[in-house]
Amino acid sequence: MNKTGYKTKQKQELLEYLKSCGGDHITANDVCEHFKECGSPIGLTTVYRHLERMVDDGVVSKYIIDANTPACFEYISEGEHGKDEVCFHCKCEKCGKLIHMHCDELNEIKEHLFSHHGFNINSMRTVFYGVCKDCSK
Amino acid sequence: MNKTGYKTKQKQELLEYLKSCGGDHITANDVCEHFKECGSPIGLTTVYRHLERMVDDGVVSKYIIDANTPACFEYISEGEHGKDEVCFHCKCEKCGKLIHMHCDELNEIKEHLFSHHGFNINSMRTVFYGVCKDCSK
DNA sequence: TTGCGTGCAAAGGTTTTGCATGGCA
DNA sequence: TGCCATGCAAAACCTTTGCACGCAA
Repeated sequence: MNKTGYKTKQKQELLEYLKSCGGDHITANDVCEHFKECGSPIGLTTVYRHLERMVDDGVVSKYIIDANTPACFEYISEGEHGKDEVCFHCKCEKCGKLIHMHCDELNEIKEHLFSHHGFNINSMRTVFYGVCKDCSK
Repeated sequence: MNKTGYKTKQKQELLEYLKSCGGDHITANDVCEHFKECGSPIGLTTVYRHLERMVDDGVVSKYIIDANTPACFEYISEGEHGKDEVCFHCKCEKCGKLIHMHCDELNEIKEHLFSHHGFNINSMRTVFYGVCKDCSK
């Protein structure tokens, strides 16, 4: 959790924009395009660097859909930063919908993986891929 | 499930090799290197094309670890073709190790997600990120 | 003033495509 | 013979790196 660093215009604008996107998943390129249209462009490199840091800081989640699909990013709402409470994400492979899932049962998975397998899961980065309710009809 | 196509030398050798690798995860490049060393090289393009088809046919699983890491492939043993794969994967964020996990408890996750959340998880594509036993010491 | 932040250009690496040749049926 | 398979080279693509310049503290 390294949240140090200078407070730059780009950094603030980027964070603001991510927040405004709510639960939407957007790519680095989307971000870049947005600021280009806004008239205050931010370099793609800078976008990538900030997003990477934010992911490390647990402020943003990163989702990799496929090798030839750009990675998606999503701002994590205030109350959930760095908390122990597990929030898993489910990504629908068909419609692309991203589902936030709070569930005690899923918390047990975390517990089980740790106590029985010694694996300390990072729920911030882990995404369950599959087909959602609506799409499996 | 389109298993038609000509029976070529490359196709047969590739399938044979994949089977011989058991549960190991190998990349398209690994496959290519193997055949180069064997003295009967297969073009990387051909490897990709066959692997892609095999994934579509449900004979091979494809795992995407990260955007900048080559995709891993794994032959699915005879009895499990077309079945819902029950093997989850854990990726250590520190050492990069990929751990195969066969576990009944994890199967229950799949069941739970489906019955309580209507989400049909694709365990072939889902990877748990976190820190492994050795690295958390 | 110090050292991080920025962004262009270029590199890096995986996967796909174009196209001419070769092989199966 | 007809059509698919093969594989080289090149393209396409996302992401990272090098480097010089700019800006926060």
